Amino acid sequence: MMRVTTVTNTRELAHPAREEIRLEGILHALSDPMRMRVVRALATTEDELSCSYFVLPVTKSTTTHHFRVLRESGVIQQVYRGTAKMNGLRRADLDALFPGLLDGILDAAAREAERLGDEA
Amino acid sequence: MMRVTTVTNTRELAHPAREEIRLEGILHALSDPMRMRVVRALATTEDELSCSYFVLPVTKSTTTHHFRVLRESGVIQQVYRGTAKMNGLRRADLDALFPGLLDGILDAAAREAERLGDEA
DNA sequence: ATCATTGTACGAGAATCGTCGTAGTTTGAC
DNA sequence: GTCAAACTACGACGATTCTCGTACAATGAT
Repeated sequence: MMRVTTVTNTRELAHPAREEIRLEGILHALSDPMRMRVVRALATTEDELSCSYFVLPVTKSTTTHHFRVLRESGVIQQVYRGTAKMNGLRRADLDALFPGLLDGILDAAAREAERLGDEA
Repeated sequence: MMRVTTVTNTRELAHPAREEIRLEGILHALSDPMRMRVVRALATTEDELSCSYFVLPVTKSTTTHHFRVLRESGVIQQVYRGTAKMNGLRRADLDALFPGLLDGILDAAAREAERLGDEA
């Protein structure tokens, strides 16, 4: 049993500030196929998507891990909404820091998906 | 002692064909600071640069390792010239596969270097 | 209060990675 | 042939990564 001390939401999630985001971290985060899949899906919409929206061929705890890597590298932002955890790309921050980078990588990912057999 | 059987150069190096280059591999290769340093230097010139041109804060065997990762991911091409091994970016292949990707990443790296203390 | 849903924390295991040192090969110059 | 220069191969080490399973926590509905 946990005592609620304030009105504000518990379960806050640590995000790097914009200036703390590192290119290395972004590239590393996106060099994993599962995480690239997540980011590509997030890029297709303005809405935030819950973790459970994604059906990855790994267990739930592994999925949690990948979302954390994405959040801690600054690629996505996460917020709790009820029991769900919503995810959104940090487009504004990424575009401000590295104009064109995200789109360049997403375009590259789309080309590669097309070039290889993408049955998505 | 090794017997030379043909006139052509021994010491051939295995490179992935253009179609074998994977985005994941590129992103992973560039997510390491040493390798990013090398690629940024290679991008500043049309010439090929020898491995010994680069003075990285790691040993020579580690340097060899990084160059191999770059070659096997398709980011650079390598060829022996005398005792030296020359390195060049695979610009044509990368631009054909993923237009704008390399420049986008290089630009991002330049911005980050400027943003943080770059005394290069 | 109970319960189902959603996601986490905490190991743990196998694999990969970055690094090193030592010993070796290849080449070109002497 | 000898030697120095440039780079490699191999084994090793610790650190990180990706994965899992089990147990737990927070929320909202009943």
